[in-house]
Amino acid sequence: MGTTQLESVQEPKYWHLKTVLSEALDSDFAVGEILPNERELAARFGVARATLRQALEQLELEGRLQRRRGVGTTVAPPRVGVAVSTAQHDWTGGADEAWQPIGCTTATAPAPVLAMLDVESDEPVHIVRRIRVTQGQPVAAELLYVPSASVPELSAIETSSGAARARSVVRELHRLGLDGQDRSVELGSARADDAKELDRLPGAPVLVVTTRYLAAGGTAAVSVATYRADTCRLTFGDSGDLEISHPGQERHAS
Amino acid sequence: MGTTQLESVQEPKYWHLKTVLSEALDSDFAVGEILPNERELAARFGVARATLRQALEQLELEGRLQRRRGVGTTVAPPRVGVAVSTAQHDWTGGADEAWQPIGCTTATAPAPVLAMLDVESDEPVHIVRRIRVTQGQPVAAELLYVPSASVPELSAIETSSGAARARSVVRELHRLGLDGQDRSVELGSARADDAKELDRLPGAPVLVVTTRYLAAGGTAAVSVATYRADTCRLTFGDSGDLEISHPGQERHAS
DNA sequence: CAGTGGTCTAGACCACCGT
DNA sequence: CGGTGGTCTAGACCACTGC
Repeated sequence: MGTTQLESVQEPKYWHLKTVLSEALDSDFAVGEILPNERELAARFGVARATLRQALEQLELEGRLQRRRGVGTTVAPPRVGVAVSTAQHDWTGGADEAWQPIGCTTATAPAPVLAMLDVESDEPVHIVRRIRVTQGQPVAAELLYVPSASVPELSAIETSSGAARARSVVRELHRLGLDGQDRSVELGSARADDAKELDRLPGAPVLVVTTRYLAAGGTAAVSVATYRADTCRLTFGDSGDLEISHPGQERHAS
Repeated sequence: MGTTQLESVQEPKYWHLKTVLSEALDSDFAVGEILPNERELAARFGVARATLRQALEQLELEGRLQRRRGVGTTVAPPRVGVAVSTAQHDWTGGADEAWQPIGCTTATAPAPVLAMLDVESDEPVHIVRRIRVTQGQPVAAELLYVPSASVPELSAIETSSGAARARSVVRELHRLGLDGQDRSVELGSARADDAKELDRLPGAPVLVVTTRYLAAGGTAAVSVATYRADTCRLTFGDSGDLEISHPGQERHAS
């Protein structure tokens, strides 16, 4: 440790900062508590605000912090587990925790979705907009692509393009039954419209869940749902619905 | 631009930049092609390098770009779909595409894992280190926590702490059979050791898949696997293994 | 209105890669 | 070694929130 600091960091400042802050969060802060503002934190740690922000970004990505412009930075509650694979709630919106139909339009599906649907590339499909609310907070925004062939009895002259029509499509779709589903999860960033529904800024990290619903030997519908990556933990229950609690992670104020 | 830009954007520069670059990627670049370096791109678009980098970060997050220090920025291939739910490959490493045991230690599990295991908090467990390789590329690094009770026949005096012991634990575990699994997916950032295995920098975005393996009425083991979020799309096949191709997304050089 | 986080700049130096 | 992306700085201004 003389001048020759072979102890030299190698570790970026923001990474070290993140570690220090993370430990402070565990020991000195309660959920919901607001942190000092960025300028003060940066000064306190002797770094530029940009560096401090890099550490905060990481912690927000990991679901430890929540930042809101004009308000401040608060300690986030543990991520909520949202069930994705329980099958029955997927297009019947269940009871308290469910999908809320917002609207419905008719247009051609984007190319990646088209590739999964059994329709001609220029054939318009019903596009149902839904959001999912858990514990009072919006956690996901979805676009559900439904070929007309999947909902043959839907009155073609249905003019309402709002929640009413959305509900009609989902109801008709439900009558088809379900043979199975293929699902994939990947990281994405929120489009402007999704961000608005999720109460986040555009570009916020989201988990994109793409589901193909199979019925009668074909693809009945395709759903592209974007979940808030900061607040959600997606759960897939192959057997039972065991909740993963996080004891030993409780945080108390100092 | 006119001095009075009533056309004022409202849209952040980096967001607009990202859109422009994204479209250019679709039309003017082939997979694997290298982009101009950051300083030149920034100059070309008339923005500071930091702003340009913000756009590139987004595109990398979405799996469109790949950046390597000392090398350059290249156009990434479409994300590879990795099956997560096929059950049989999960602790028998299958054939060509599988989990490779790297090592095995014995220690106490971290608190969140402990909460899912049926063991005393101070009871050491086997911790198997494995990596998953798909198409020649490492896609995931895993820590598999196995209580001694799950592998009773493992010779206690097994001294090797390397791949050999790891294989022994997995083999013994496999004899237990499997009643079911609970799984969750969330966003995280790579720890230093995971980052090394995944050939990424620490802090890189990863999809953390936590699996609880159920056998004989209890939790036989817990796996925490971190998948590269930039290159992976996790697939969950509830029925069949239909691959989602991306036609119409093919990119060709100009 | 004052205070917060979000965006942006124009530099500088460092760590790493290939030649 | 030169060139790349990665880190860091010290400012500035903007957009939003709440009082």
